[in-house]
Amino acid sequence: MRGFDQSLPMALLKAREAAMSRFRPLMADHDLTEQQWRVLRALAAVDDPIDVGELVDRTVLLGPSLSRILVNLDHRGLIDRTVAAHDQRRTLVSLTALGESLVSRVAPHSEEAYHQIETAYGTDRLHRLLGELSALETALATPPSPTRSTEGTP
Amino acid sequence: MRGFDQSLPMALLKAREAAMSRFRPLMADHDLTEQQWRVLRALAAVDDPIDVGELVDRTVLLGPSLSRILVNLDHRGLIDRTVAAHDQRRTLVSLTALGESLVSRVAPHSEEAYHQIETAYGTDRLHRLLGELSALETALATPPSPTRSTEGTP
DNA sequence: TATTGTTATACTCTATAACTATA
DNA sequence: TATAGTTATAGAGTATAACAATA
Repeated sequence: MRGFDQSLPMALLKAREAAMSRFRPLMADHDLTEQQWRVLRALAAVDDPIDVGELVDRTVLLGPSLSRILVNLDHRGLIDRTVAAHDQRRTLVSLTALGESLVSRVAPHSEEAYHQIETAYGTDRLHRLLGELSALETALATPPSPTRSTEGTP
Repeated sequence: MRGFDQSLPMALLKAREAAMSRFRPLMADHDLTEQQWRVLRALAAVDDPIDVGELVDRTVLLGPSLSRILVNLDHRGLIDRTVAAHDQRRTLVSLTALGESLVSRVAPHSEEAYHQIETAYGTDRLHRLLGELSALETALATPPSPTRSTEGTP
């Protein structure tokens, strides 16, 4: 087996850990977990309310995890949840004014941390890396070619 | 704030999630969590027993998490733990024959998944990406330059 | 009958602190 | 007094299944 250091998941984990160490203190200042912040940022990035299923995709969280996080953020007055008019099974989620205000307060510090990363690693280089990560995701999104041994198994 | 899609932590998370989806089934087949497998792989990658502190660094796990994982793997007969002769505070960890055998059984499937990733994304390209991730980690390992506003705070 | 979202349940990991033993 | 590791504790997320409401 290839070396542990050459493991792609491990390399991605370590890189992410290094990056998150710059952002985690900002979230802690506002009593937000990493996942809660992901939800708030995803909501801040869209203009219109989006449903829970779309949030699942954008935040890379499981449905049950997201459900509980939404309850939490709702209780804190940071988000609104309304039933969609055109399909009453769907829940539309959006930031409240309070939620937007919170994101706005964290944003400049987040931007500063990002700037530090660009300075340390290189702005263009970081941009290229993001492109490669996106390409990797696309390449892996295509399901693996089934091995003959399991093909046709019921 | 920059777009959610251009967030480095998010891009690393999604890429990792895409990669892990190829490996996770292999671990599930042997009732191993992702973290337990990280420990076994880290141990398989070294020739001599290593202490817990070194394992913490190599696996990117917290001490208490690792401690409990080691208890679990010990009970399953996959690892040995012995007190270091030169410093009795240290615990040296190594794979048992059973542990090595388990890693050996998983390895070929892991290698196959890796090969699929290389095929989908490109072998050289993947190699370059690993280099960039390592460089990013190094760049971020240097602590951020302190901002003037917090400098000198007791 | 299928889909959307929530709830139930069991398990694991995270994170911080406190503790034990050794240096 | 400092260090290595474990144990304690609280909290959150993961993962699967089951469920209610709607389509």
